[in-house]
Amino acid sequence: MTDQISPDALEVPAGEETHAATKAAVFAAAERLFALHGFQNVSVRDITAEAGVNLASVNYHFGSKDALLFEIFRRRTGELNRERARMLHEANDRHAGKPPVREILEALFAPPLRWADPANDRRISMQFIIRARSEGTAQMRDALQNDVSHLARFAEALKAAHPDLAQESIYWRLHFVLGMVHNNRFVEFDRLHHLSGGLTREGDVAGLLNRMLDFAEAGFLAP
Amino acid sequence: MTDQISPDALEVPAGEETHAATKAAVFAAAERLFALHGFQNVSVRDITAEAGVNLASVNYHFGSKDALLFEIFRRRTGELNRERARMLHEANDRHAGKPPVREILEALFAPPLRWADPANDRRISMQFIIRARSEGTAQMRDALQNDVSHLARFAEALKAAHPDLAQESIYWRLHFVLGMVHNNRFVEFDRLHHLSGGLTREGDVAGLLNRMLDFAEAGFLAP
DNA sequence: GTCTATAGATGGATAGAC
DNA sequence: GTCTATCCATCTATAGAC
Repeated sequence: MTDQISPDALEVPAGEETHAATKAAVFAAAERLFALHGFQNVSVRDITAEAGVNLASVNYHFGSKDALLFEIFRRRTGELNRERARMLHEANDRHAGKPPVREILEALFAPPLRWADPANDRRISMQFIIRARSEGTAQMRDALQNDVSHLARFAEALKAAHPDLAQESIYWRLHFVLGMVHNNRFVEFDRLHHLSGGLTREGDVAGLLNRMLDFAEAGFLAP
Repeated sequence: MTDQISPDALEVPAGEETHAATKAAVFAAAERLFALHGFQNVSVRDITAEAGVNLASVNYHFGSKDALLFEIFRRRTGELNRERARMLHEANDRHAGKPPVREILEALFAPPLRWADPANDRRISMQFIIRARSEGTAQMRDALQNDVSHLARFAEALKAAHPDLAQESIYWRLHFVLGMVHNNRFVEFDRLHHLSGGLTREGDVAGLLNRMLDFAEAGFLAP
């Protein structure tokens, strides 16, 4: 922004905007390739080639391949958890601090499902997050392990909504519904589509949300 | 078995038994390391070192690292699917070909849960299978994609047990319960244990089976 | 800041002796 | 069949020119 536009500008366009553009291009290319092909199957060369930047960019802008991975991971999980927290907060407001099970689950399900919509740019980010859960580095696993404060709020809300259920049952059932969410990967959708002979349509995320809520709500309200 | 025991036998013990022993040692070491650390994070050198055999063994006995991986994958998934099929068959026998939802789900859940028991040697095999679903090679993904005949039998049984539910709902709910199963990874158990403050005990697989059945049965019987 | 060239490490696979 | 030595490809990371 403070750069003077000189006659040389076209030949040496290395200002802040270019800086940010290069970094963003690396970030986007890495997220996309990691989400599609797995973390270990994508090299720094693949990323820089896809981004159209030179090989050294990853190390210059992010320090290392693993640091780049972790930065993508942290940004996307942060965004997703904020969306979930906001929806849970709104549900609290609507129900005087004690929302029903279905609305709590909706706050947990809706953000990742919206992201997974084929029409949504975030689709690739959602696949990245899911992949990070199983293929992530030790650093990511530690972050997931220690960052349970966000889930703790959901557990507390569920306890309040279903006070006659033993606390350990709350946690196990939360584990079950998270399994439902994490199973929404491309390959699993494809397999289901194949198994059902084409009956299941991946594109209908609003319908899928309702299906998941019907199933999970009934499961949570079981004795 | 047909080998003559000669005076040289002790110096040249390269008979069928040694052959099989080396191959089995490689198989076991590979399965264990892959299950614990991921497919791409384990080298042929790691495997042969763990097995106490020489570096060339993997290629001699299995052809390549990927072929070894696939052989483990095929054997274990075959064993698991046969256990499930047998339990489904027994449930059919008990109920004149039309078992209730809960017993169908039990045939789906019980084998992987028994395998996952900390007291069971197969615990590591179960983690291997779960990992293969997300980290597997293209060959494994194709095999998973095309081998749905086993799941198709479960889908048919569920349709018969719940005829008033739309077929597409059967498939989606089958997808949901499979998500529950596949979420039973070491890291997820650890995270849950951390989140619940130690309330959830991983070792109690019989209890977990009942919890999963309570939840999934209610979900399946929802309108 | 960008880019080329390359260091340095590690991986899978194999030839050839035994 | 087993084992050592080695080839060759590939990767991350970095030094140094511009």
